[in-house]
Amino acid sequence: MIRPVTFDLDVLRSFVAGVELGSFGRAADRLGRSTSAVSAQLKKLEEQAGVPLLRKAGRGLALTDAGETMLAYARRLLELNDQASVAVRGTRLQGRVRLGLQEDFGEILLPQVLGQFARAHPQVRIEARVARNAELLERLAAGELDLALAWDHDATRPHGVRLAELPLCWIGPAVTDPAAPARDADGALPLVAFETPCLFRGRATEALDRAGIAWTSAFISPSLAGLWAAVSAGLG
DNA sequence: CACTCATAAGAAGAAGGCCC
DNA sequence: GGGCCTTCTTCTTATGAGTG
Repeated sequence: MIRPVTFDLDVLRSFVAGVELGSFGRAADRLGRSTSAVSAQLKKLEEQAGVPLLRKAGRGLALTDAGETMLAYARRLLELNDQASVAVRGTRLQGRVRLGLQEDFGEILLPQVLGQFARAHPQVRIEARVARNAELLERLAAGELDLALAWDHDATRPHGVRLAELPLCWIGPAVTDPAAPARDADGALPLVAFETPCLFRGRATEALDRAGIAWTSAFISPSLAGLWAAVSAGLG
């Protein structure tokens, strides 16, 4: 009779996290362990499985066929474990969530929605970080954030959930004739924009170039407040 | 050179056995 | 039951190897 192996759920969590994050180093960061600890866990998992689950792929590791199979079972085991945990201990949320927000959302959501959430779930400690879009996505990929509310056009991003699709629009100072926006002395449209890298700035300049409209950077700011002030002052 | 993972040596803590 | 010792497991830091 073959004696079944009992897999360690902590090891499976490291395994799944490493595959999902695309790096076992990042998985170690997220799980609060060293990379060597995760490496040892993977070694133990392969010993238990009796077959290689990972193979070298460039700098990183990739799943073998057995690894793919193990990943599917690991996800099911962890999901079942988490369901059991909630069923036994109740649904009261607790723990720490590292949340990233842009200034746009931070101004509105931090005092209102996050305040409501904090009152409803006092056991949850929210560490909110307000930063530029690119920085949020970088920190999310690096495992420094658990969750981020950000602009993105990459529909293939793992674990990304599209919350809304919003049309872009131009914002400028009130003009008497909207068809004849203000131009500078050279006839170029003065732009007020975030400093690079900025998703919207690229889209805006591409649209202007396509339309054959000359433009110039009139005001560059790292902050949203700076942009609003510049537009209100009629700088662009 | 930076990044990623592997390995070695040692530390810390839990578990079990033994003795009083 | 409590104290002591040993063993085992898992972790850490430091370092090395391989890769782009």
